[in-house]
Amino acid sequence: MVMTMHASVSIIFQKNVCAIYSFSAFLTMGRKKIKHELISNESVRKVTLKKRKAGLLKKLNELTTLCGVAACAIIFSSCDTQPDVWPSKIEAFHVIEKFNNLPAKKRDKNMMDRHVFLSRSILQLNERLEKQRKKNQELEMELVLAEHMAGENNCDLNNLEQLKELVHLLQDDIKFVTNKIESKGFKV
Amino acid sequence: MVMTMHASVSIIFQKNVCAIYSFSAFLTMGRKKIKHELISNESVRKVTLKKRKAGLLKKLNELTTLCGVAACAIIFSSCDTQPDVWPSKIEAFHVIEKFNNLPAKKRDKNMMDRHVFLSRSILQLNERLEKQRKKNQELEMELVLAEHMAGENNCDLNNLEQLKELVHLLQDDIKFVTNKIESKGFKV
DNA sequence: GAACCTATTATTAGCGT
DNA sequence: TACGCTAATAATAGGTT
Repeated sequence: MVMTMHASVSIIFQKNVCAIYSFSAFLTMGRKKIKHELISNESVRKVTLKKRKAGLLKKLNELTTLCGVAACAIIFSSCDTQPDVWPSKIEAFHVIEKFNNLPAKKRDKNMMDRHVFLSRSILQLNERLEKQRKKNQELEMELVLAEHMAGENNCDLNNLEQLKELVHLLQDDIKFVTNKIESKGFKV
Repeated sequence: MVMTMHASVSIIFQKNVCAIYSFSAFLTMGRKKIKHELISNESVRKVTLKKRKAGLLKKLNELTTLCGVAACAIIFSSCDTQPDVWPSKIEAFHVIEKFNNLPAKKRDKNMMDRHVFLSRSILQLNERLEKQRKKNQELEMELVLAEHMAGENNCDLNNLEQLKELVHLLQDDIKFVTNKIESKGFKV
């Protein structure tokens, strides 16, 4: 099957200007410089997309946290399947909504009025909850990994040998941690 | 590299587990490490935003060219002015349109979530927040496990109670995996 | 503030398995 | 195919002008 690589990335911020980065005809990071043009080899292109997409999302995550801006990324892996949305669909919709409503800002103003109407304690709770939700988003992504490693993901763990290996890994981990505790003079 | 590993993020894309990126509580690039949290100093925050936004857009530009994907960025300079759109408004709207044309079910559900979220009472918010916190605690323990099993963490395991809990988690995991194997009619 | 500087880590291209 | 490795440049935090 031919893998047609259709993906679109939409990164939407809430505010501010962007500095312009000069870019050269060659990208020289990594083992070898590559031309700043479409990678002709399909498999190489796919690998590069995967790596750089991950890098981009990491940067996006850092940016939003460090600078306190709302942002989202929508990545269409293919035409038929659902896009990956970061950090959450709710936030993505929120940002897009803001974008769409920019000329007529009545809706935003309404929301502001609403917030003004709410008491201070509600606002504080809201902020805390938003933070929690954001953190959960990150953790939930991580949980996929955790579940996978813990054997709760049945996609790839049907392989018996993998399961057995996992048991051994876990046993090794127990040994390691137990030793660490006992080295401090405690007992498990 | 300074290893202040606090969590690892696995970015899950459409079809398979993709790049697994380490994600530290500290970002150690540059002259000094900074916490992975909102930059409190406003001017520093602004400078960082500008720099990192530029870096992000450069990465986005490279990604689209190298991998042949459509992408856009929309940056709101302020509430009153029009946003900067990269690379073109047409493409930005195209991506958003695609996103908006997702199956109505999921979109409506998300919007409902947001509506419900916004109209919660104080008590309901509190309740939800408590739940989130509890869940976060569990997830964070899972994170420790994931990190440890990935062999990437050797810094944060000094806390004895954490270690003990980790042992219990590991034992539970062994039980789980063992059961899974035995349920297939094999013996460990 | 913006533009430049630079020590220091982060990202990643190609390869090996 | 996907993941781990690593040489080698890129990104960037804090400082200077």
